[in-house]
Amino acid sequence: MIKSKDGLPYSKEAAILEAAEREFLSKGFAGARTVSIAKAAGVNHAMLHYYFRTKEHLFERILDEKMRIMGESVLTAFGQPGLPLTERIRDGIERHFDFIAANPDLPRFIVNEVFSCPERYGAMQRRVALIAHRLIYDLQQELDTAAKGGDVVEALDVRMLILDIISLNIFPFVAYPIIESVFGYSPDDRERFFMQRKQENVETILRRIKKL
Amino acid sequence: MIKSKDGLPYSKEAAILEAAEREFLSKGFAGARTVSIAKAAGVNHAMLHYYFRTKEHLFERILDEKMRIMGESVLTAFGQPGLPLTERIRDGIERHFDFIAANPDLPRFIVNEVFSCPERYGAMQRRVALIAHRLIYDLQQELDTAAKGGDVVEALDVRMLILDIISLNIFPFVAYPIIESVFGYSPDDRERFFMQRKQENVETILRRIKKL
DNA sequence: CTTTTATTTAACAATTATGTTAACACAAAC
DNA sequence: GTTTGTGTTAACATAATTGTTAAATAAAAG
Repeated sequence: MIKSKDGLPYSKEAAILEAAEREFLSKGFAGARTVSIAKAAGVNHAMLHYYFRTKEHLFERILDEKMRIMGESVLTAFGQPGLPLTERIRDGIERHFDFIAANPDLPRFIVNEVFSCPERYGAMQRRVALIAHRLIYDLQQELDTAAKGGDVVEALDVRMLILDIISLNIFPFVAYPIIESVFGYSPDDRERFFMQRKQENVETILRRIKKL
Repeated sequence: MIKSKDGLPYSKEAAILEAAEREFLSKGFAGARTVSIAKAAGVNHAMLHYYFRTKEHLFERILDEKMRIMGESVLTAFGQPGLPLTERIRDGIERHFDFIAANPDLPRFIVNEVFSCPERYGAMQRRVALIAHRLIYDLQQELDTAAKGGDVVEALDVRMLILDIISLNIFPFVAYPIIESVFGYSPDDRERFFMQRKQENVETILRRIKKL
């Protein structure tokens, strides 16, 4: 049942999922209201319980999806072999930055919900750890080889490097409402700020790995 | 009325404030329950309304205080003149890092509450912006002078530099529950991780400003 | 066409949270 | 000792929120 009777391209179930995503992303689990979700989706609030039984069910559906996407974003950003190391890293930073720019609310949402209920994260955790370990292993090998060749500084821990990158990429989006006043309020200011930010992050990381 | 009848060093009002801080910091405004706060403070839940009228009042009391502290932490960290520029920055990074290490929940709390209710931030915003502008102006001058002398790279925007620093310092604490699996679960692992992290951030920033 | 299944709605039930009030206790001030 | 102000409690009121159900409607299957 993908189409409803009036021919719209998605069912009410999908409409609820979309509305729930917006509500949960902006207000978190505790702040979200099932009636608001129902209203935004244009359905009676009983529908929500009909399709998903409970608020928790609906929420987990959203959270799981978002954690998966967020994890993948890191893997796909840096999992592009075939480029020279420096280019691979530059490319990874930019891909990851673009992903966050397109999904600026995701990190705050995930961080919060995992923090406020770590057991929700349990299942996902092992899966992510496994995939992450492979990426880390690959990149570490490449870094070590490049270090032997004198192209980059020695003794880099790739886990720390990736954490540098995601910190620099994510935090400005998370903190933007607070730091806005320092960089200007107009939409133009905002765009300029994030363009500049992307370059800043690339520069910072390339300097970090450079052999001096 | 600072002492209660049983001679404890703080009144029930203060006990409520402490309990409220823990509750709000860990669950946010929406997730916090006034009865939980009252129970944790060891008072009847009517007391809470007697002293603070509403949950919102109590919350604002906490949020204002926390925003003030958070803002000050940046200013005091970097507002130490008299040191050579590089040392001043290293010192600032370490001070700021130590502050976050001592208050790891603060950034997530503030970012969330400001995001979910920006109007709460309005009053504070202008005040912070003003103080920030002076710090920024001072540091920018010093950076420009150092650049002319050939000690650091030219054309650094100090706002971006400070944002680099607070991103690197704050994000690892915020994301720790998620990335824990990559760095190990034991308390020892945790401590080792954050010690390493502090050095990583100093290294990254000093390389960022270095004249190559 | 009839039966069955899926979808939708309105009304209601139960629980939980916040906020109020009136009575009570206790100490200090007069 | 009475009054006054502060602190404290239990019980209640109100509103919001989640979840249920039974009946109505539409769609699909036979």
